[in-house]
Formats: sequence, structure tokens, C-alpha cells
Amino acid sequence: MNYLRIKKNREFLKIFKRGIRVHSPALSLILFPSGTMRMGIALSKKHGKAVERNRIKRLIRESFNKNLHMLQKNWAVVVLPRVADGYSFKTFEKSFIICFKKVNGWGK
RNA sequence: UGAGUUAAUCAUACGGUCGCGGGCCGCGAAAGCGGCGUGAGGAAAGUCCGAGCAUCCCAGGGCAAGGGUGCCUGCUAACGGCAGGUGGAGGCGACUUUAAGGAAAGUGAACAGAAAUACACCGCCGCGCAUUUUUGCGCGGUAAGGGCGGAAUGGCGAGGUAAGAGCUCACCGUUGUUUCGGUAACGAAGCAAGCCAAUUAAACCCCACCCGAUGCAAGAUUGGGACGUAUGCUCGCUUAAAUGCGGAGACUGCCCGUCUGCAUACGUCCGUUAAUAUCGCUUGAGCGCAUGGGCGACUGUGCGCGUAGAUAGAUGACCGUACACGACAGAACUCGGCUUACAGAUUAAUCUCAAACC
RNA sequence: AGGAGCAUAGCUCAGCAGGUUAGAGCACCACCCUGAUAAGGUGGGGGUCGGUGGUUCGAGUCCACUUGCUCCUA
Repeated sequence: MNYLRIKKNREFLKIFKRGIRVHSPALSLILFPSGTMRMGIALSKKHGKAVERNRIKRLIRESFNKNLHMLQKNWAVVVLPRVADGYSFKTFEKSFIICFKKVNGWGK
């Protein structure tokens, strides 16, 4: 299963404006219908210094890639992690599973 | 044994499964697939300096302004960095630390205080007058004492004096000078002056030396280019005409000097579409070892090594083992420094101090 | 990533070539005025000048480091 990255600021703004939001304990998703599977991550300085932000991106990419097969449709997804004291792979994975179940639910 | 000082190194390690960015090789028309190997730091950080590199009508000379540096000698591509030394400060010591030019070029310096380079408030002393005495008033001397203050006529002792005072003398300090040592900063010794010239320059300032601006979001390639015409910038005179002169503009300001079109639209000819692109983009004042020179920073020679290049931005997830249970922290054009953050671990000193023992 | 700035009372801002006590407006409190409120008048409280260190007799001001925030450059 492959996906493309969302890179242009224009695309991010479009998804922020018109996308559908799904929430879970560790992160929120904004989804928008798309022809190909695409994903982008939005982080701010509030999440920590450069080392911490890089680590969050790695954890999200890893857990997203691992659980991507659950989605039945192609979406453009923007991932918004919540600001917390610590971040771990397990909490992100759990939150992705919760979100993907919700998405598949209202797909039917 | 305890407490220190200085210098240096490392920055969890190993194995398995899955995954990511470059590179090379193979297969493939391509998309892609497979294999091999490689992939963050001592500070990658702050952006405080110095360079390379790039662009800017290439920046040339003089004066001015602005900014920076400031003991000496070296090192370096260069530096505001480093090394070695000098003076000051701190420590019993090993050692550490230091923006350290000039106050006899000039200006300024609140409040307090009589006075801030100086003018006597209290006090001390002398003289005159008054007064029985005590004492009071006036004139003068005096910087030893009190008081004010961050700072009060160099400090301390002796002589001296009416009382005092470098007024005189010894010692110390200061300044000047001579000799010696040192490349020099400076040091040592001698002689002289008798203190004139307080402090403050991270206050203005003066002196010496240095500095073009902007930064890879620089910039290059292509997104069209060449020629002609018109209009605008663009002001005056002149001319068919940016033709010529002046003005104007650019080179931070002025003088000299140099340079002068640019933009837009239309027409003709040549060329052909990708901008989320390609290059810049990583081999460089490189790193390690040996050896020669130098107290050292550093450097000559020889041998060896091949060392990230991303672009919403690559190092992660899970499992196992070990222990001291893992700090600060992520390359973004590249180097040399400085500064700041940081759990700890290890090593080296004919290093220092204290205690005990021999 | 590169570059430029700002920080002073609850809020918005002054503050000189370093000097005695850091000001102004709004807001707050008390009183006056009114039958009562607003407006107006009088008086008052509130500041380790973002932090640490240095220079100086003395630092909001000068210097160094540091923290937070803002803006510009595709």
C-alpha cells in the first residue's frame, strides 16, 4: 500500500477549510476525498524543539503506513497531533485505528 | 586516603524482523523490482565574528560620516580567534582570570558638602578690640583632626612650627632620566624632582589600525531571443533622432573620476514549453598515523582514508541481551573560531594541598 | 534557513550623551456632586523597568550572554 505526501500550502489550506474532522485521544484527522491516497502532517513549535518534532513525524509516518490497509477508500489526510508531555508509537497507533474505524463507519 | 588543578577522549552497546534518503551495479521500453554499500553533532544550536562562493553599471583616489578593534611578540587564508609572554586581580598551592591605548587637546559629571583642582563649616593658632574671669567680635594663618562624599591637595614616621604644611629628612608610591637585561610589552639597579598633572573614556572625545553592500529565499539555466517603431521614466535648450550639451541617475555623503539607458506595447524573423524543474550541492585552508622543525599555537615531508546531501525535508517501530538505565540535542551552501546547553563515563600529569604511615 | 526588531503599572505608550523621586492616558479604590446612575471634580494605591553578569561612585539607559514574542525574504 503506497501513499503520496501532501506538500503544497494551497492543498493544506483547502483541506483545512473543506475537510471532515475525526478526533481521537492523541491526534485529529482532517479528511478530504481524493483520487490517490495522500497524507500530510501539521506541527507547530508548541510540539517541542526540532528533535521532538522530527520524532513525532517519524512515529506518525510509521503508524500511518502500518495501518493504512484498514481504509477502504482513498483520502487526502492531514494529521494533527495533540500537544502532550510525551509521545509514543503505541498511543498514535491506537488513535489511528479508532479514527479509521470511524471513517469506514460513515463510508457505509 | 581525602580534597582539588589542568589536559584529552567518549556520548548506550550488540543481535534479529519490518521501514526510510542518497550512491553504485543488474533486470526492464518505462513505472518499478532486486542486490551491495552508505546515512546527523560536540555542540548540527545562538547567529556573535572571520573567510570562501555568488550577484550588484566591479566598487578607483581624496576628504568626511558610520561601524569595529585596542598591553607585546608570534600563528593563521583571515579574525574581535589561538599560542607564548608582560602588567593587574584572585587562590596556602597546582593554577585561574583580565575590553589592559590616551585624562599635561578639549567638554561633561547629579545629590551631599565651605570647597570637586578647590573659595576654611566646625576646629587649631596668632594679632587687635571689648570683657573682672569665662568668653565674644573682627582680621589673618592653617588642609594635622572632625564633618560631607565614590573621590578632599600622595601614605606613614620623625624633625620642624604660634598652629600647621614635602617646609625638611628616611622608607614606600609617583614622575622624569641613565645604565643593564629583553625582538617587544616590560623588569632590575642608580640618580634626580619634592608631587606640579585626583577619578571617570563599556561618558562625549583623541590617537593608531581595519571595514563596499547584500546574502544560497545569493545566483545561474530555461519559461523565449534579436531588430525596428511608439509611449513612459525624463527636466531645460537643441536636433530628423537619447542627436548633442547641461541637469539628472549609479558607485552609502561631498569633490575628482568612471558609466548611462531602462520598462511596457505593437510589428517582422528565429525558437519551442517542465517551474512543486535542473544546477549551485558537497574533495574541503579535509581527516588520521608516522616523522622533522618550534616552549607552543602551528607547520614541512611521507603513507593511508573516501566522509549525509534532504527539499512538508531521510536514522524510526517491535523483540531480545547487558549495564552505570542513557543528558543537551537534528545537517539545510561550505569552512575557521567564539558563546550558550549538557546525565554521566574513562584516561593522563615527576601536578597541588591536607592527614596518616615508613 | 537567512535577515530585522520589540520587551517599562491590569492595558496602550513616554523616559534625555548614564544622576537624586521612573512619568502620561485608560482602568481600579475612596470621597465630593445626584433622589439614584453616567459624566465631571479631588485624593490615593499599584513597578525587583523580561532574566543573569559586567563597566561605573551610581545603570530603565552603556557592554556581554540569555529568555519570550513579532515582522520581512519563496
